[in-house]
Amino acid sequence: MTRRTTIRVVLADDERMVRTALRAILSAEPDLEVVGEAATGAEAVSVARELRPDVVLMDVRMPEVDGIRATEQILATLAAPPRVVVVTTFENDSYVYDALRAGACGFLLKRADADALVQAVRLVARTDSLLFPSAVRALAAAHARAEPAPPAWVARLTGRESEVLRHLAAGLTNAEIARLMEVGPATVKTHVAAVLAKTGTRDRTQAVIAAYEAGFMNAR
Amino acid sequence: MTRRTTIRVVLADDERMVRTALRAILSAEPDLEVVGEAATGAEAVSVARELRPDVVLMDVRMPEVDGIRATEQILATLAAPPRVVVVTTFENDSYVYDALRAGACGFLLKRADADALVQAVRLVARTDSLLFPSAVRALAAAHARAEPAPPAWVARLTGRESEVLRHLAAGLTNAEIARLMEVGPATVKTHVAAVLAKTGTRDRTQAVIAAYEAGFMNAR
DNA sequence: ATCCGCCTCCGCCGCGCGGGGGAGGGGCCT
DNA sequence: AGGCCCCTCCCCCGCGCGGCGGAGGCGGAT
Repeated sequence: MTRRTTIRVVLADDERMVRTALRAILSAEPDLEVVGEAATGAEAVSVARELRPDVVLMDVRMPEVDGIRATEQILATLAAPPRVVVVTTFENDSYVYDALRAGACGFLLKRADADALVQAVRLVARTDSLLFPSAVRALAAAHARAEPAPPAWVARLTGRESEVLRHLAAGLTNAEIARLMEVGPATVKTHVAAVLAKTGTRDRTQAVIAAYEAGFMNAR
Repeated sequence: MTRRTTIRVVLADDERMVRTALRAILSAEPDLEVVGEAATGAEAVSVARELRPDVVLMDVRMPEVDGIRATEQILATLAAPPRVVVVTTFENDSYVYDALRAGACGFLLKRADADALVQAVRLVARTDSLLFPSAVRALAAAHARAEPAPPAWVARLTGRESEVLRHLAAGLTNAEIARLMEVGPATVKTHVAAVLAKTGTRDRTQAVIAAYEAGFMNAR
């Protein structure tokens, strides 16, 4: 209810204009104070370490160290880390998920209006409402274990072999795959043999397991 | 920047006291208007349908229809659905993930202070900042495909059959499974046949697929 | 005492599967 | 011109697998 002290904010964005704009918006609020700025990820980390802000507005795309790594380092090295809000241009940005995993507790679109920005900063500063970090991180962790780095063999599969593996993972027999792909059963056998060789498996069942473990099924 | 009109809010909570408290807090703000209340999930759906609010504060635990189903129904049946904010008591509530999957775009803890509540409602109403629904839903979807409700057949498997299925999903042959389980190959065949019957699959490969799809592999 | 579910095995049979080796054609790069 | 990769298809062979029916023991419910 009563604001005990001002919310200390650090801005991290490689574009000076963006920083200026954000500073102008936030400084207009009596309860918000922009205590520092950073133009690179590395700078953001050191600035956060020195100034101990309550909130960091972090751009994803920055030179040297990107916003994701910077977020990780800030959260890892500080005892009482600030709330990190990641700023992106597009909401379907793939960085979103990496940022979540890194521990960011919120997002802002650059096109968000000033009002929303201010409110978001206030909200994040007082935490424990609207999507808490713990929930976010649990989700991100689930997302992470769903697709780590795909094994090398995925890239080595030819077009037809990938098709065959997909059908294998659907539980089809060679004959069924042949009908679906409109080729002879012998051809399918050849492809299956190639898939087994490249995946390092000995039978179709192990190949299917490899496909699932590799997240091969999640990639559409 | 300028608020064009008031934010219309509907409260859904089975406890009258909670509704009263929320209404008191929100009504104190000139830009917020509590236009309706509901004491059950079913009521929440019909009220939302009639009043077309901007935001619905939805309790998870409610008689008849719980908050999750109510959220689903509201989002499914309305052309321009309201933003649904789910209200929980504990942040590690397992309902959180179900709510995300259902399409809720935010969370509030009941212990959140009045200020945070008001700000959260404003923020959610003007959308597109702080964790957008699309990102949340993508994450929730990832989480969902990791562990939906396990199919009925999982419970029907006997102890030995579960063991066998686990070994099948490790890519072992019947002979290997027999050695591991210290029984005869014929016994393994019997168990495999039972697994195929209960999973409704025709061969070991499909059984493994079923195991993966059912999240059978995640459960330890 | 009877039934039923679970686990343990046995045989027989057919077939899909995987291994091995070969062959021809089309596209691409050198 | 060659070489290489990919796709296509053929043969034979062995075997693991799944379907079928049957059997015995053991424990818990009724």
